[in-house]
Amino acid sequence: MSAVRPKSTRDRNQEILDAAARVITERGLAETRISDVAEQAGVSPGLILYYFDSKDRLLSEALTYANDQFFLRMSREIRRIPSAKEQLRRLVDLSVPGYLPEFGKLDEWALWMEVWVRALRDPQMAKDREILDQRWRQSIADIVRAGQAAGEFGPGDADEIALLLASLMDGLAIQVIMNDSQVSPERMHRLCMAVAAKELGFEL
Amino acid sequence: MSAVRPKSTRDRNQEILDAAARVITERGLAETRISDVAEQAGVSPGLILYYFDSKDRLLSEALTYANDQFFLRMSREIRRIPSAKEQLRRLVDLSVPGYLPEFGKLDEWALWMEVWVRALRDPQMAKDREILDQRWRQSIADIVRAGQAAGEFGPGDADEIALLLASLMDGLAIQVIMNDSQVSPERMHRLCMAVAAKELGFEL
DNA sequence: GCCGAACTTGACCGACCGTTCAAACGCCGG
DNA sequence: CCGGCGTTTGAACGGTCGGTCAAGTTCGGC
Repeated sequence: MSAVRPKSTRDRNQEILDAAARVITERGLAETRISDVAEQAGVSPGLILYYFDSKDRLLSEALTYANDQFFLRMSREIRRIPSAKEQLRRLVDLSVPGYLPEFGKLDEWALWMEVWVRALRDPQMAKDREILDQRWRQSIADIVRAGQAAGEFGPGDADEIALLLASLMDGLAIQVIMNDSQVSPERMHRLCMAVAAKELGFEL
Repeated sequence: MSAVRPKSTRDRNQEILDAAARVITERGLAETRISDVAEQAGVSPGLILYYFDSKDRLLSEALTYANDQFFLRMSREIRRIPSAKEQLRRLVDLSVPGYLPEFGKLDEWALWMEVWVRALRDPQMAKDREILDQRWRQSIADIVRAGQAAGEFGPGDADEIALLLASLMDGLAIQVIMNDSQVSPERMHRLCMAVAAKELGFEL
């Protein structure tokens, strides 16, 4: 049967991508070596190049893979919440680095920043980034529209408000993961919710 | 006299920092070689290490130097504008990448993103970044306060509004320099001014 | 069991690049 | 003109990786 090889191959692929994402998160893209990824994955360096054509390809795929995973996890969780207002709150909860104690602080945003820098010069990465980002804004816009349809939110251009909230979270998250002394996770959370409440006309 | 050596030394220092900033802007931090900087500055590679202890130090200094220059240039220009509202508009004009045709698109923001990534792991860079960022927010807050004092703007916590506007611009600028098809310079500009108008209660 | 293909290893190569250094240059005071 | 010091050069060194490869291992199908 041909089911075995593809399955184990895909497993190895994901294992390596996971390992790569973990190493990048910890050491940063610039300081990530193939041997680091191999060690993290518990395999030999040679195997990495057996599954990925080059280091660059591996790292690019790892970045989009990790961000994709994050989006899917959040997406799944939010879909279960009935109230749009609570969906939005949860989205902010999960987006503010270090706000929920059970999650690491760097993790997602640090990778996201590496994506930005790489996307400046790598056309494939640029394309992937745009898709990921538009999907992200889209899901915020969907929440807004759902809330408006349910009467939880006031009127307003959903796409414009989504862009506003997404960009605001990007900008604030940067300060927070940098440990800026004036921008705590709590302050970021408060400001995001305040802007959302003002734009969407709901009470906190 | 001792005036000659310090002067020429400082010139060389700045020349090299300028050259480094230009190379980083063009090729990205990761792809910047000492020999590239030397070539850009029109000197030999050895001289770079004569003026800077190491490549890392050089690049860190170049990043803060360039951002510092940008801030001072903008600061000087804005101080000459009498109306707070016009100051704000000009600040947005100059911050939106590619909005004014006479300025390059990547320049400042691309360097700024490199600062972010590096600051994640380099404590000195982290310290410098926080200072630069706070000074930036501070100058926005000053405009807000001036406008409030002059009756151009409505009431509101100036520091909170400054953080909001600064973060929003960060987040939007990222999309714009990435050439996101849905976030044009014009849209960024419009959204920034709309939020400012809404928060500060003025007409566009 | 045995064959072959897929998978895995780790030693090795070669290029690249940060850094060092000995030598040359040029300018200024004397 | 000369001596010396600050500056500049560019060749050379050495370490670090990305990528290759030949040999070994595993495993499913016959």
